[in-house]
Amino acid sequence: MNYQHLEYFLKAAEYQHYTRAAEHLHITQPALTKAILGIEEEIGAPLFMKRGRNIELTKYGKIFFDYARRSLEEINHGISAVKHQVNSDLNTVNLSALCSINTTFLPKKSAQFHLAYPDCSLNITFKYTTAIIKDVSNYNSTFGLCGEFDNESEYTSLEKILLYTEPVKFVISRNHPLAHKKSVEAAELKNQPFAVYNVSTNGTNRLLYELCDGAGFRPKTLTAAYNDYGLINEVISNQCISIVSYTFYKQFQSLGFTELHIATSIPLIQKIYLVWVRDANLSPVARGFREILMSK
Amino acid sequence: MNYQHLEYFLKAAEYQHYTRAAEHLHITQPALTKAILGIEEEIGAPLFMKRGRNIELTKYGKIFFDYARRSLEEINHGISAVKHQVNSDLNTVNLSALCSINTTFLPKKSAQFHLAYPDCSLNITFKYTTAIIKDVSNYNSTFGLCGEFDNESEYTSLEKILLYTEPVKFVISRNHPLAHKKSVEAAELKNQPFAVYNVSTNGTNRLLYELCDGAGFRPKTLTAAYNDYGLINEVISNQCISIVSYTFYKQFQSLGFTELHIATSIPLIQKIYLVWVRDANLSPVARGFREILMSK
DNA sequence: GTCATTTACGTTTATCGTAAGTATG
DNA sequence: CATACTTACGATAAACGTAAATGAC
Repeated sequence: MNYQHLEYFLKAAEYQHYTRAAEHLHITQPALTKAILGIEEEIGAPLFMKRGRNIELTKYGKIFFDYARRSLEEINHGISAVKHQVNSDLNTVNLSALCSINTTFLPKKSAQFHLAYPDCSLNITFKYTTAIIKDVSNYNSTFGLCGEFDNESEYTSLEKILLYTEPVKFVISRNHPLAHKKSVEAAELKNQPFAVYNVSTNGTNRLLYELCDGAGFRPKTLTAAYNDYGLINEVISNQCISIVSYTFYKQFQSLGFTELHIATSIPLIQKIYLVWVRDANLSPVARGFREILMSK
Repeated sequence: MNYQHLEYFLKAAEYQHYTRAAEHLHITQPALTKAILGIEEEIGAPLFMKRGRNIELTKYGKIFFDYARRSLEEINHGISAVKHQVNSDLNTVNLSALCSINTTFLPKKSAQFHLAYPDCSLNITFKYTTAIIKDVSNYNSTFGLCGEFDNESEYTSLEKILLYTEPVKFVISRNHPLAHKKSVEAAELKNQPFAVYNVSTNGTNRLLYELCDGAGFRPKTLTAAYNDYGLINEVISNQCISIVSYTFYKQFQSLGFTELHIATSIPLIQKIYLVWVRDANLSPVARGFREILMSK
């Protein structure tokens, strides 16, 4: 069975006349005859009968007609739905990014994008580094904007490029016991609860582990969040310590947290990378967005 | 697009594994790959993406899946519906017959048929000769049992065979002015209203026209009925004259009508024919039923 | 090195058009 | 004899299987 031939059947049923139906289908009349004979063979019943020198539907043809029509309708709707989605995707860039990027960097770039591509959409979801690179790997997002991770042993299909670096800060609730200290040693954090990103050894989590390693302990991670807003919430309501970018810190410090200054030689800096799947063929819009992100 | 290939797609989507899906489909794995690539080309979007050394549905594949499933379901239901109808038709004989045949002849033959074919059905509709031969010509009925008609100039595709003859009677309402006359001349019927079969020059209508022709007038036909019950109804309620078979007359004369004896040399007899389409290929059951009708 | 998908290639099958054949009015 | 469906036949394209290649673990 063949959708083309079903179309032939529907047209033949509509006109009850092979020659005219064949004209409208842009095929020859014998081709139509053979196609119908093929369907008849397959369903085991005649679809048309001769009436004088014309044809008309048999009762089997009448029964079959509605099913055939609905079946064709369904598959055509399916094709339309996919084509529509493809078309919409061609005009949409999906981005998975760190919250901190939305404080200063992304708003500017987003504005540039919308000016350059007024008919296109930019979908942004805010997550943490490990989740972002998963999104990109899974093709859930075309691009990722995230912190440090290792794409030479693990995520080898990903391409990353350093966009900029930004300072990060340890933060605590204003009414936390350590909040009034001018500076604390890393070792003092040994039994403090941390709010970190869910099962991640990338981004700022990596910085925390490095710091604690240097002081000879593993940080006590109390809760896991999915983005910086989640971390801040834990810091304020559950007396946790966490790490956020300087720009994020500045924008939200009124919420009730403050900086915890740590005496350490480790540079409290986060690298921000742009990430994509190396062999993915990007739409023109996606390529344009990448240009915008990489421009000064 | 091709239903076979859609099935392939559904199985591949189900297993998310070409090799296993191909096994279940009894085709080779490269054939499956090519079929999927063909659909992808046609709908303009990838259906599967590689995930490690396996495959999984893309978002387009997921969108397309439900439409494809419903489309296949629909066409399979269509095929089932036709096959079911074919099967049921193989066990059913459709007969279009005169009412008079149901008084003595048909009940016997029907009983014989059901004894011989206990799992088969006999559908009978009661009409008048012209309608019966139309039913048979249109393949609405396999057989017809009707009166005289001309199949040598007009209905040349029909085969007819004389089964028997039966006397017919002119009938009138008991309170009709002519009801008490012992016998009337044909000429006396000139201004009487007749109940006849709808636009028919076959069967008993033919007899009536022949009789009136001989007396030099055209009968005044007041109403048209579709079978003998309709005629009788007109005879009783509208004071019409009509013609029914002797057996019918005997069975229903209690309803309020009586015989009108006409003085004529024309034999008041109707020939009863069995009719079918000459080249129709009859099912075994239909052939068996014909044997029963034609047997003594 | 094994498992899984893709590509290459030759064989078989299906589709379609041209042209001749058959049947109807 | 014109109209309309059917059959015959050859060219083109599609479908499928075998075998080799690529890629992931």
